[in-house]
Amino acid sequence: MELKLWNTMGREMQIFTPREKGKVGMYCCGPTVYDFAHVGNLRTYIFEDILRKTLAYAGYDVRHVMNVTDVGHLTDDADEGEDKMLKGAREKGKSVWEIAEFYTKAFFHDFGLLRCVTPTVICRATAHIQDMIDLISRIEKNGFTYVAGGNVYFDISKFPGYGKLALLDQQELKAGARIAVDEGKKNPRDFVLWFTKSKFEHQSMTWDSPWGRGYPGWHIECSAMSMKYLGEQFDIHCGGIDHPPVHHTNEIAQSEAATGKPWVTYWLHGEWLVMGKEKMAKSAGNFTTLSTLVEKGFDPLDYRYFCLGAHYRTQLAFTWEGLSAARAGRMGVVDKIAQLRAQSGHPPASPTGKALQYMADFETHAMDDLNMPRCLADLWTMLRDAEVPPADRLAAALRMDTIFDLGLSEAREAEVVPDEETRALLEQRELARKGRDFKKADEIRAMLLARGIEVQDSPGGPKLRIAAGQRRED
RNA sequence: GGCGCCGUACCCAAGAGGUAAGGGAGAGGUCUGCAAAACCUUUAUGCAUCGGUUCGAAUCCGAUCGGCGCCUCCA
Repeated sequence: MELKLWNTMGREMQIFTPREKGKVGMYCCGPTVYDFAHVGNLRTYIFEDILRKTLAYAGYDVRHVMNVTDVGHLTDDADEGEDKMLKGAREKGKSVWEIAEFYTKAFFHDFGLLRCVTPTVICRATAHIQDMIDLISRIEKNGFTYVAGGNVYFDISKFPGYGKLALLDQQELKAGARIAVDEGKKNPRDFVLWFTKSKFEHQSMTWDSPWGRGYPGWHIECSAMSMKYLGEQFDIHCGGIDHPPVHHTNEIAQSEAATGKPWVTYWLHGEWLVMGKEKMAKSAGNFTTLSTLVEKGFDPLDYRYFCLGAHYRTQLAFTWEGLSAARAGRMGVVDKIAQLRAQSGHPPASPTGKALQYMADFETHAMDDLNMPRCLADLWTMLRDAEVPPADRLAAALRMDTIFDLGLSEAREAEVVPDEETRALLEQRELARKGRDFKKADEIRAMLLARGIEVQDSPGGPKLRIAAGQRRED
């Protein structure tokens, strides 16, 4: 199976070839745990999860590493901003460590609700300070650094090809930059590897280092940890679309300056979820969390399905209407699967006949840079194709779901076990129906609905299901 | 100012030279005591606008209009 991926490095579609046959090393930039993740953040993790599952589908053994940034980053790069962790801690009246632990838990809770597979390795920045110090030492030894004002800087002029990922060489910095240039920097794009001088509030997280007590710059953790767990060269590095210009550009410079070798082969970046006219961002105050969606009656998987509806490299507009459409779509798939399951008895282990053609289409589209919208279309077309035996449709759908991961293997006709009262009401209603007292029957149906139970009459008797969330949300 | 991206039906959204996927919503129908569910049918001679290249363009080129992102922490 040939997997094509769009590589940000070089801006072209490439056939994926791992460094080591059958194995993939993949590093994904994780969350900074100073606040809840919003659904925009989560979109990127869903994209990475789809990537991981597609790689597994293609037969690769995937080693997936993700960092958790639990050491402060500035709120901006002007060296005047506040430390995000500190800010979060102060506002919540807790220690930075408590804040980090709390939001890390919250993050992985959401992660799981979205059926994102836990990374092979989850690494916390604060647990790898020594690795960062060692890496900075190597960079220093290779002559890529200078010290100014107590901080260790990376000198980009020493690194040929700096900014290749983001095509920075084709850009001009606007004259009279909008941020005050750090006087210590030789070049505006130089960046700090190790801080000992903090211009802002008291820094409660500091460590000893060869350059003095301080804390690491905000790019070094990804270089240090990814190489620790995946080796000095590995296959895939991904993250949000905001990363190429600064974060990933600097990671590349540091890493390759340290090892003298090309670092990562494929760079993949997920586009923004946009809210209204702007990207969703904590600073813009327009962010929505997964919990908010759940409170409004959505299943986390409705959001997963919603994300699957658009390609990961295009901006996706978040609207409640769109999310409702996704819910209806997902429910449709789930119902269809339950129906097929009821019709097919024991499904064969793998699809046969015409279902194979659908599988082939699905694979072509999945391997074409993770074209999930197209894959979803393949799923739907197959599900509705009466020429394909139910057992084959079911088997194929479940196979496809190893990538979608909408929990289809668990989808069944929701069997409601009626309690005594419900049972009594149902009996009364059937009696009324037999006596053709439909007015009373409809009244009882309304009573049951009020109890959250929907009654559907069928030739085989009344069927019960849990009433779907009917709330109108906006 | 520089760089990058986008504009497809009521909504979301694929397609990237060969004649518009899919979902949602709406409409009609079958079934039903009625509903619901299910199933069937239906909804863009056209893909921002105007030119150009081509046998052929939503897809390539140019211009125009509109929108977004990055150049500053950010998924």
